[in-house]
Amino acid sequence: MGRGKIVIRRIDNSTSRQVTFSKRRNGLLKKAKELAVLCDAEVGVVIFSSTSKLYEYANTSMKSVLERYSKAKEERHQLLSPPSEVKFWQREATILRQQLHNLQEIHRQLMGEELYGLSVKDLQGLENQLEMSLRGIRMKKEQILTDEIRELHRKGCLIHQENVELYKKAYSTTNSNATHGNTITPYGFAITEEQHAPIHLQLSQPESQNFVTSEGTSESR
Amino acid sequence: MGRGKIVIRRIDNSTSRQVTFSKRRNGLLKKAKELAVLCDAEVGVVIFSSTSKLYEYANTSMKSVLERYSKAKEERHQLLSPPSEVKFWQREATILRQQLHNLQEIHRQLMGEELYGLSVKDLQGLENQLEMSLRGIRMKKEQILTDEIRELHRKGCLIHQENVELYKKAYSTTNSNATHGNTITPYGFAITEEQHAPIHLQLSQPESQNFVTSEGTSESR
DNA sequence: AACTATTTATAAGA
DNA sequence: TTCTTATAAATAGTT
Repeated sequence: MGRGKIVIRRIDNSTSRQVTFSKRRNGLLKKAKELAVLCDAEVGVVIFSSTSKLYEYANTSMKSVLERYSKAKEERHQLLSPPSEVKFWQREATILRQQLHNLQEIHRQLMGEELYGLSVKDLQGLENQLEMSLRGIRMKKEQILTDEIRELHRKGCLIHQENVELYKKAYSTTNSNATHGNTITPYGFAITEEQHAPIHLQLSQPESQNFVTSEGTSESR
Repeated sequence: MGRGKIVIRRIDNSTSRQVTFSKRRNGLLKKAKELAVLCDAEVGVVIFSSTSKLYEYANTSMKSVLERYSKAKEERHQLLSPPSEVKFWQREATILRQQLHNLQEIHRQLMGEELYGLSVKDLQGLENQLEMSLRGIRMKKEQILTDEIRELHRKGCLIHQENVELYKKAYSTTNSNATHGNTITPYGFAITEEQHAPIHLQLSQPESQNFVTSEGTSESR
């Protein structure tokens, strides 16, 4: 329900992930409220953002919801005796440790370490993955660079035009305003006169959207 | 969002209230899932229908969500249960969660995702790292392949020599053992005599696991 | 933080 | 309950 269809998969871009989180969090909470009111239900929603910030909603009170939940589950949340609570956290830590361990192993392999015991097929898979990553990273890098170049050219162009304007003014009023600055204006003019076309091309071309063609500027990496 | 607009107010008709409950409950749970996946959040939803039936969703586990909630709220648990052992394990879990989170971020960048906000220098670093990894992985892969090929050659050589020995024996006793097998032995001999090297290669090569190289030993791509 | 083109959810009807 | 469909609502991408 937006400008385009999306697949439900973690959003890579952290900014747009945050924006979407904010929008959809509000949407979810609104829906929860509506459900509670329309259908006379007791609803509780707890959301932790990826940055561990807590958001919640309960039409009655969260305490009431959780107690009712515990009761319904015949679990003693609060009755949880300290020893078993320790066990819960120990299990939690074990799970997390395991996840960390797994990821570390994958990471080491991606870093080209710990390759012992891998089959040729595994290695081929790793190689393909790394090549894909490399392509993405290089594209990103080049995009940043071309954007930067384009921006610089744009600014250069503006400054150049300003120079031309300033020169015109200064030149047309040289006699009356013969105060100073004469040394600067002719200099700027001299350059623009000599290399006007080349400079113009160099300045204006990069304004074409992306991936400057290999002609004219040839600034490919 | 339906055939007509409605006001958010308790639905009087119990049948349509139940129908709406069913529809909207599913909608809410779906939205909760999407939020969790899209935005990498931990989400828990608890719903009691007006008939006290329980419905729930948690992308991790409800227990995890509720424990985290309690902790975030710094409620009863810490205040009512002094055992420092619990606190120890909670801290342990927090630290592990943090480590996991950090590693995940690095991992995503290595996979070419989440590149937003990185500088050209960062990207260059990533690129170098990936290239180093690739070199290591390719070396490893080629080492495995060459080892395999060498081993196969060795075996092929042994078998060939065995063949030669067998032929000699069979040939020297042809008259006494003139039972059968005569057609086989001369044939094998003829080939090994004529094309010793080529056959040697052809026999041993196909046994190599994957990716047969185009030549005997110069497999470097 | 707004805007709007689209997608998605769902109210009503069958 | 489930399906269909017209319409309201949510929201993805953009400014």
